[in-house]
Amino acid sequence: MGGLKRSHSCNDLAVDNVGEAVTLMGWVLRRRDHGGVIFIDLRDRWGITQVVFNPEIHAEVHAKAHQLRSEWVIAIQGRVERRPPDMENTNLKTGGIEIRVDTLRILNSSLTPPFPLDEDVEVSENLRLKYRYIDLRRPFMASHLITRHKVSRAVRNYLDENNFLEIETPILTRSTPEGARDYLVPSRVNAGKFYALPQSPQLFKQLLMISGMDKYYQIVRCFRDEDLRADRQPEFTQIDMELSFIEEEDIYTLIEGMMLRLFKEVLNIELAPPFARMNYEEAIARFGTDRPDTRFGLELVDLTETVRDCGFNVFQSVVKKGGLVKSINAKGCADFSRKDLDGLTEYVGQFGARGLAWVKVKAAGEWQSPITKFFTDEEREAISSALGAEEGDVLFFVADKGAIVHQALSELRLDLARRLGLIDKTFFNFVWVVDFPLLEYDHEQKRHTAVHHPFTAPKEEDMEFLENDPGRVRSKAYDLVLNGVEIGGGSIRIHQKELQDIIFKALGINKEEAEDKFGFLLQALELGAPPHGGIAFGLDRLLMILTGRESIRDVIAFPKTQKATCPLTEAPSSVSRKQLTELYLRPDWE
RNA sequence: GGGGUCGUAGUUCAGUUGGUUAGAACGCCGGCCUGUCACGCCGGAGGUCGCGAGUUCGAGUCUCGUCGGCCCCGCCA
Repeated sequence: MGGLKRSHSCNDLAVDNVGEAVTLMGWVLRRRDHGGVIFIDLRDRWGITQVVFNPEIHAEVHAKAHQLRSEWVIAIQGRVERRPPDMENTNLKTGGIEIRVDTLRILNSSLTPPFPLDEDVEVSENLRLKYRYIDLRRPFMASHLITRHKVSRAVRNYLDENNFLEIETPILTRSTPEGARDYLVPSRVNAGKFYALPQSPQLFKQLLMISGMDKYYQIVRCFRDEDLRADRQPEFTQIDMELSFIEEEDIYTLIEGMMLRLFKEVLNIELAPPFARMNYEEAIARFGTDRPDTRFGLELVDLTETVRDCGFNVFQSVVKKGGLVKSINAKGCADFSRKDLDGLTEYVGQFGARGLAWVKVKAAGEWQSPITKFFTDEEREAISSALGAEEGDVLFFVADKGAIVHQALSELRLDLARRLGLIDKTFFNFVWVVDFPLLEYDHEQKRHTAVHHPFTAPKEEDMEFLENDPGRVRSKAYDLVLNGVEIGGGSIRIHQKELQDIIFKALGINKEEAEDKFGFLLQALELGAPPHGGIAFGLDRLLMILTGRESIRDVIAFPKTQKATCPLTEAPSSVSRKQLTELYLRPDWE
């Protein structure tokens, strides 16, 4: 760097520094060459400072500055000067001053960047990922990584103050059944055997409790080989925690404190715990989902009993087959066109709903709808009153199996809220969703599977249903939902082998299989396992909300495309035949 | 596995019913310019219309296939 040493960042200097000799280093963001005086906006991670080259002061330095171009890397030495009156730039923190350059060192030139660094230019995702190091130079992208760091730091500080130990767990571990598809790593020294990358450190953190570590946390990478979405990457980061000698309430208190701290430190927002709580059953009934966005209304209304004997065959037959008829009142939406309504019908169609009945409510409660004729006056009155219908409303109905009704209407509800601008984006709305069912029936596998995971403790008072009505058993599992996004979830675990055996049995996992896959855990449960439980947060999803981004990729330094590739490194890649044979793998696909 | 959408200059996009030499803005290159801050003015270069077939006298435009980005369903907490 030619003997120069950086004295300040590009965001440090202000009128207080006028007269000081300083040395700055950074990238050329923009150059404004007036033929005489040349202005350069110098950028680094912290900000932007204007530097000035004046031919009357240093002719040779000015001549050198002529060749500067976008993204060249330079060091400048000069004096801080107050800008002339009316020439201040109030958009910059350093806008009151500029640097009059005495020395210019060109540390590196640059090709013309493949895309502009301005935030307002939407660049294709592929290019951004291929040149991620340039994408990350854009201040708004850099700010996401900075926020990410602040969140991690706030979590570490908080948990450290609460007597937690940060403990690492293996990345090369064993494949376990249940849950997502594993990423596998072949073992060279054990022919035909494979490690799996962890979907989460679940079993290790339980073992750490059995070790007496008492309070564990880790900010840890997890891997799931499933298809990607805007909020799903094959590798993602969890804030993972486990505690001994605790119950649900201890978790709620701990996490509310953590969120309070985190929002204060990162966004300077004061949250007001305790957070709202809602049990699973109520969340499904009112919002159709286990992650309700309660920032707005448009709640689901159950009309199953109201329409049981109505004249509309579609509704009646669904009810007779044990399905549900539920409805949303879209307040003041009577100006929706036929095209709007057809669009919404198509929208709910992708969630399995075979139709979307609608009613426009006119003056005096009169219905305008293709289905008006199927209902008597009394039935229309009953439905309208259940929904609180008023002139100008549109009523939407879905009739189907419960799961389809709930998914379709919960998605319709969100779509309507976005369309109507009902969502207050400045508001952070936390809800604990509690009392999840322990098991759900999997029609494909023809057995019950764990809603959370197989180590979740059931509620004692529901154990009596396990044999005859397993779907009715509730668990000691909880999710934390923020603005309709599940940001974390956990449970109190089973800490006694007898109970774990019973649950494995209910899951259709026989003794041999349990012993083979989870033998080490079962043994540990017999060697002094304390009562324990924990929770894990999706750091990426949490950051997505904190930074207001639509995609998890924007808060990850080097994310992957929807096909799980990395355009920058071109991973995944082919490997040599030698590597394959060392791993006892044969390229059958050739 | 399925549905949708996009792919044209370095970037973001326009391109009519299939019809002459494929345009704009920004960027880039050159010139001019001493107070700009998305500087300004003048000039210039820059295209495998993702790729491959097909229809046609003629394809950026129509058809089929294929590759890739993004969004969604299934899958996944």
